[in-house]
Amino acid sequence: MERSVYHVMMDTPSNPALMDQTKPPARERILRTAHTLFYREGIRSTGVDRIIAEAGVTKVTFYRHFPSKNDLILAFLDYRHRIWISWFQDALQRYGNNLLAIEPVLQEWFFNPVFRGCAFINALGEMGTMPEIVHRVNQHKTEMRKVIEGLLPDNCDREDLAGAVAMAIDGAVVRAEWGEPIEAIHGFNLLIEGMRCLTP
Amino acid sequence: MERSVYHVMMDTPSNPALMDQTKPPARERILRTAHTLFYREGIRSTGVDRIIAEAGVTKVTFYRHFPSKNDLILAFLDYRHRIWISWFQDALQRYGNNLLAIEPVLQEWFFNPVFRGCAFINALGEMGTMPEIVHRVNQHKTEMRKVIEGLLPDNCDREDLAGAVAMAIDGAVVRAEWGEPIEAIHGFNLLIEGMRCLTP
DNA sequence: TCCGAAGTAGACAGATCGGTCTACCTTAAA
DNA sequence: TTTAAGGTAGACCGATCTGTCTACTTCGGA
Repeated sequence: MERSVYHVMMDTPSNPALMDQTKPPARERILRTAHTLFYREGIRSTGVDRIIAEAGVTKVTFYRHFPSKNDLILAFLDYRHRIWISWFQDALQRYGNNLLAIEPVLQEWFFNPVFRGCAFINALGEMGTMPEIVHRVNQHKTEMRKVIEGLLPDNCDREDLAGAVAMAIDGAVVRAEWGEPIEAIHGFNLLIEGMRCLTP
Repeated sequence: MERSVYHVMMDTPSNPALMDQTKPPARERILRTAHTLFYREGIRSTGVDRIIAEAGVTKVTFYRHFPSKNDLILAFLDYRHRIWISWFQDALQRYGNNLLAIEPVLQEWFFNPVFRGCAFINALGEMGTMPEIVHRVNQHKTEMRKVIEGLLPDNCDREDLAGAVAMAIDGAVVRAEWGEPIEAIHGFNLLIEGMRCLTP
């Protein structure tokens, strides 16, 4: 996984003085800024003016890349999907790439200072009436389940079990989001323990 | 549970011609309208003007009861909490008041035409930076867990298990919200099955 | 009988929203 | 050398946002 993606996903804001002097192209800056603000403060409560100001571009440049805020929202979800899945797969690898790896991965996520839950679940709550949004959530969760399938032994119904495990993760994520990350991980372990006693 | 609460929680819109002629007081009308719109379309995307118009009150009346939109949002969450918990307890009773009752209760919820996920999880995604909101979510989920505790046998760690079951419910709720209610219930059953094999 | 609470109708204000527009500059490839 | 893509700065638009205001009405209880 390239450094930039890992940075966006997990790092705390770095010292500007130490930052790479060559700033990325406008589109990338807009997307990164939108990602930070949309994820942290919500989509509807973040105006395009603020993104434009913080990305250091002009309105013309912004609207050249994203004809409407709606386009930016969808691009943000696609961007988030890419960096989250990359991070998730990498983190699972680092912890052994099996069912038991999920716990430390969640730990790493929940206790990251920028954690604010699952961007897709949040977007669903905020604009769950927009079909393009719902579709993106579906895609994201489908791919997440596929990654989880890869952690399961092949002598069981992996698709079913992966779906259940993914639901346990989502339950844990929202619980961590309202301020109970420890309890969330504990509850997740209980649910997984149950899963494991169903797995032959 | 009084009829009005059950109506708000579960019924499809009734025929206006058959409705009770004596309309409820202004505050109640505002609260019901806000509940419908906030839940269905999101909090930030619903302007007070629309609530005022659909509740059939004037701005003065509105702002006399709720000095700011923020006050209305918090009142909405308290209102939602009351009607949801009432419905949840009642529904569990109707299906036997044990762990196995949760499945048909979720079924009833997910397939209701007005279902749009958990209002608290949605609010958290939308305005999870506001401490009063986070606090309400915490309160709501704590009470939900307490109700679930009542379904568990007393020869186990009910608090822990109830927390895990509640997380499985939340995972199922968000999955149902993005359009997979059947898979959500199936996954929930798998998770609960695991729980039950941990329960002595 | 008087008074205050709760209601009506609707104009208005200031801020912010998403989005458009003109005018000019830089750079790299055809 | 020309040209097109991508960039800058900032004025401007109409719509919508939350919230305030004046002026009048209705009604139940002290």
